[in-house]
Amino acid sequence: MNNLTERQKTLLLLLIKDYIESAQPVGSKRLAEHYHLNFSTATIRNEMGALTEMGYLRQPHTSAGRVPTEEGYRYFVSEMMNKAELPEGVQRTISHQFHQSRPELEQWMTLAASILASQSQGVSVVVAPHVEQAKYKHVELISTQGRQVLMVLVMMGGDVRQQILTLTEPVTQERLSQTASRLNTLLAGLTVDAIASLPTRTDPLDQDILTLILQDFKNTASRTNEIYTDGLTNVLREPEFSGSEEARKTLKIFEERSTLQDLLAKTTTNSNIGGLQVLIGGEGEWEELRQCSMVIARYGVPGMATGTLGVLGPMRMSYARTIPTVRYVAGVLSDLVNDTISNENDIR
Amino acid sequence: MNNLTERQKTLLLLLIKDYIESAQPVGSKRLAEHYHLNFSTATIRNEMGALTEMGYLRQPHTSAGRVPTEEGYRYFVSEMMNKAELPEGVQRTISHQFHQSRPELEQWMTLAASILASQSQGVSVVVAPHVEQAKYKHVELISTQGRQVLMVLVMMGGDVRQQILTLTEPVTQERLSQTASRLNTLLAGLTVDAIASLPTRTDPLDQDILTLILQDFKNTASRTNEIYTDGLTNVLREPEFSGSEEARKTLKIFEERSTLQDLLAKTTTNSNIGGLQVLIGGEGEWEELRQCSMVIARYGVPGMATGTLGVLGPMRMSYARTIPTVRYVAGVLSDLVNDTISNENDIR
DNA sequence: AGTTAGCACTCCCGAAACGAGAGTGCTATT
DNA sequence: AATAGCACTCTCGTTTCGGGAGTGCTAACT
Repeated sequence: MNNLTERQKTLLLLLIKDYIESAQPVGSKRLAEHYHLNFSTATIRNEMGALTEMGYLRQPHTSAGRVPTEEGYRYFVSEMMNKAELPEGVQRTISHQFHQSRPELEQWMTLAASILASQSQGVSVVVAPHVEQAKYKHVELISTQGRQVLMVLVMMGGDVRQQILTLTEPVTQERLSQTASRLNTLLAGLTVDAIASLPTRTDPLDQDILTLILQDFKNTASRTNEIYTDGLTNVLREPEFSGSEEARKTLKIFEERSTLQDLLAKTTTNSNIGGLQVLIGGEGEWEELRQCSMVIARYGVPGMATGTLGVLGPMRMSYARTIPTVRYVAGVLSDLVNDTISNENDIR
Repeated sequence: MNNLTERQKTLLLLLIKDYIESAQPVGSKRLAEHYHLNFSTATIRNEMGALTEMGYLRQPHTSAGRVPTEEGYRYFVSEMMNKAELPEGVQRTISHQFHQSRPELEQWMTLAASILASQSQGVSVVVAPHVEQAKYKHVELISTQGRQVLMVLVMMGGDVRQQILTLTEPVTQERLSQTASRLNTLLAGLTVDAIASLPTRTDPLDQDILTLILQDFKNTASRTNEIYTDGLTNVLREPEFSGSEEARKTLKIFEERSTLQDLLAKTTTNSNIGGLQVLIGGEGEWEELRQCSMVIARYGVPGMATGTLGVLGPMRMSYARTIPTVRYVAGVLSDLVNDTISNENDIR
């Protein structure tokens, strides 16, 4: 497959780079004079002919410049994947921002989304880390109004969920506290499976709450509102989305979230922490993304808590900028998650 | 000001209605044959001339049809404001949706945003109710990891806030619980002012937490993430936003939220529960909204807990649809908030 | 006096025509 | 094998132009 001569290779990479910047079909002349090459336009034309033959380039019409095909982008990306580094200065800035933010997951998520969007000029998506084999830590039951009770469930790792329950009859705060305290000693440190296999409690309130806690554990995977996003308006800047219908379809993905979820779920499974995945043109699977690319990474601690994050942009996006940014931010988040988890373990 | 003849009035209203539907300048001929009027195009032309003179209409250029001015829209809106009613069926559907959703504020907010957006085909904004003169109910302190503590603050009325604190040194869960319990008896039912005027506590931890609680009370107004929104992509459907730059500016308002906040804050102050406000063309104040209109309402229980909600659309939006929808949803939410609050008072 | 028909005039808008420019592939030459 | 030259193709922005819609005015009509 990699049967390109050195010259073809540099030519291909240069052309794509140029197209990414200019958003316009690149011709032999432009290429020759923009980057002073030591061979002539005619030679370039020949080579471009070959590259077109091989499926890396395409001409919108006879006698226009060349434009990369999806295949071309793939080559480009695989070529730069391991080379691209984020400038030291930018790295420091980003790291700094994270470390001086308040140490809350929500802060980290919005910050990550914001940084990804502004650095890449694309739309960012950050999915909060999902704790695998979540362990119970603590529950609080607070009577709020009549039969309604606020349940705050704290997981090991700092994950917190709250939920309002409506009981069949009013219960005093005192009884609630007793139930909470009993459950706290009973369940401390247990996983879903362990909790599920416990014998039924005699106290009916205890049992009810236990069931609810269990449900909450299981719901963990389908939490849809934990997706953070930023930079939506960036797509409107790109010329390929100036036709508003195209833009609408793309933005809709982020409003509905179901496609997005599907997408992230599928890619999540193939990819490891530290490894990036680049989807180009929807990879034939997602009609809505035919014009787009996504750079996706997982972050977190495998087996403990992992999440996904990424950037969506036009197929013509600046991979040279986006790839290292996504990688770096994923790294920082991984560290933060890791710290959070190991702290937890140290102290308990 | 209201010196329009009956005929001018019907003509003006018809023209605006037609323009809202067609998005194109309306001429005398179109008006005459579309709605079978018993006077001729020439008469219509005369009247339109007069209406233009008076500032209600405008022609994009000589010899095009007429288009409403902001003044025209204002007249139109004030005219229909009290007439427009939501069809019974739609009312029932909406009400039904609310009552079968889970009784959580978050659910209500997203549901309201979704309904507003889909009914009005505009962008919806819903700001969670802000409890005025919030009263303390309960605090929980839960050690999560080392020096980090999760503080859950529950207000009367069911408002819940959580925050992660980092203490200067680790504290046992037991001591935290004692502090919480002391504060709970001390502060029960108090308002900000009452809490602020308490003498300093002797226990330093108690005092620290007290200060934090107070801060949290005060922050109440500036919570930015309690804004729910939906239907962003709807603006891209409108012809006036087909130029992507216009669309971008408008959508940016919803991403940044600061303008939005400003806007809602200003209008909030002039308006009463039950009364709608319609901002047309940004009312000279907001450059970004020059092309837009907003229909805004407050909801909730005055003096207790109130919020804001509204719809943004092109100036050409379907007021006949949007106004009653906003009013109705505001009403339903008011009822829900009211129920929540009075429940609270009954039982305690 | 208010309403209407007729008419000349203005201006937008889409279609067609056109020329410049950019790019290509091929061939002959170095 | 690389390059210069050349004829050819196709797009795109501009210009031209006529149709159409709509207006305002005037004169006639009720």
